[in-house]
Amino acid sequence: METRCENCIVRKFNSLRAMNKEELKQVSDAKVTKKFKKGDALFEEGEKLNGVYCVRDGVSKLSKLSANGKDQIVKLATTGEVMGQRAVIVEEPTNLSAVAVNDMEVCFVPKEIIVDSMHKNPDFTLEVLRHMAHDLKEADDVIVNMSQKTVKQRVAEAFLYLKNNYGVDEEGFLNLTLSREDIANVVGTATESCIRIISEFKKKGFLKTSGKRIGIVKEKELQSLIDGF
Amino acid sequence: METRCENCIVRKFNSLRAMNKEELKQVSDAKVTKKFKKGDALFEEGEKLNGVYCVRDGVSKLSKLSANGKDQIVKLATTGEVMGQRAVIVEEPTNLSAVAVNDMEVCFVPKEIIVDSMHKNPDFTLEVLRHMAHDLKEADDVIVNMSQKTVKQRVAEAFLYLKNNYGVDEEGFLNLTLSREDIANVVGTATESCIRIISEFKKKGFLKTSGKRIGIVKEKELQSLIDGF
DNA sequence: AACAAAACCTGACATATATCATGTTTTCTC
DNA sequence: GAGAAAACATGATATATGTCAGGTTTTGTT
Repeated sequence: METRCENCIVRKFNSLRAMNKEELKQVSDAKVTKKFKKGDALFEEGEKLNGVYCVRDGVSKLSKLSANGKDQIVKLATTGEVMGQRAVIVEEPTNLSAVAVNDMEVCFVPKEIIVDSMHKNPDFTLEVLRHMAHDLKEADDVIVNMSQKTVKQRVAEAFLYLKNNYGVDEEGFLNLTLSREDIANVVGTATESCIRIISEFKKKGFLKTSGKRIGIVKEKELQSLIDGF
Repeated sequence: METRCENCIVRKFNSLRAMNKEELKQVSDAKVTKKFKKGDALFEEGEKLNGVYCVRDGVSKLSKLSANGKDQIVKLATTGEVMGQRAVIVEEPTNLSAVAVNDMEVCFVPKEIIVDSMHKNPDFTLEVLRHMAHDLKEADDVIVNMSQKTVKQRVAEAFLYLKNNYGVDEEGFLNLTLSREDIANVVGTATESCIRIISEFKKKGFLKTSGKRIGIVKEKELQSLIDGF
């Protein structure tokens, strides 16, 4: 396992790539690598974060509890992504919970180092800003989808998202397997509705399943359904 | 009319407050003040922005067109807020349209100056970052509301939002008057549904109306409706 | 291998919300 | 101030989706 941040490939994909050697050394010296099992919580909504979490391996769901007791998954964070940045920047408790979707390896970086770099290195700050700007755009898109698309369309979209971002295995099943409940929480619907729609897609030959695993069979048909026939 | 940014109060509320004297002078020299009438578009989705828009007076709706031809209003930008920052940072066409909700006065600041400051002044960059982090949190909240709350709850929420952010006049009507269609587009519902809910609230004595103008009569009742009775 | 727990699935039903159609009121324009 | 256009309003109806309730299958644990 590579323990020096300077040599970590993961870094290439996130804002840490804008750090200079000295800063990276600091991060490397202060960081703590942690492992989480599938289902473990990295942090909970309302918690004060003392640093950020850089994903080395695995996927985490970032969710927010609603008044009626349902989780809404707002984002999936993957290898290379940094979690908790927002809360550290605004110095507020985090508004999201992070739970491991599969086994994870994560580097925890104390906030002092991040904050320090943000004050001194505009390139780094700007890089963080770019990432946040990207997230904000995605959030805007989600808002529009939520209000304007049907549940069926959003479920279809979720599968294409999973395919495009995590790929498929040799048998054609999605690499990232989410429970039906998680999919429902991404899409913002009831678990039963989600299951029903998956069944329908299966019946129509758009999808295939094998246990929890799901594979996309007719991508075009799914896409045209999303676009509104 | 105050034309020097250094003396502009509006600036106190946005990221420009982190600029130093020199930078402000640059902005002041380069900015162009523009006026827009109610209904005018400041910019359209997909347009390349050559700068940012700082709102001196009036309110603008930021919206995104969905596949089915409906506008979803993602945010209302008020005095002091800066629009178009996101697009300038990521150097992409803007994902949102901006239309004046009432008569507006806006300062256009060429992007070069903004970008330049972001490279040189970490305080400014950090301040922009803080604002974006705030917007992102709000967007997350909207996502959760969209998927977990009923239309009725969201309409009620919209009115409280308008009251808290824009206040009421002497007669108790909301200072910011939106059309029923705009409210529907904020909330993400059909105009007819929105109208029906307003009628219902009026019948129950929660709201009062006078033409387009709307006043909140029973705030507590609206709040408890939002919270789920 | 046996059992429990969790995840998945399906039916029946209720209901919130969209859609269409039509009429009224308000606002705008000349 | 008259006429046109836009905004507002309401009824009737269809339907997507949530909820409750009862199953089966899969997964995990000892």
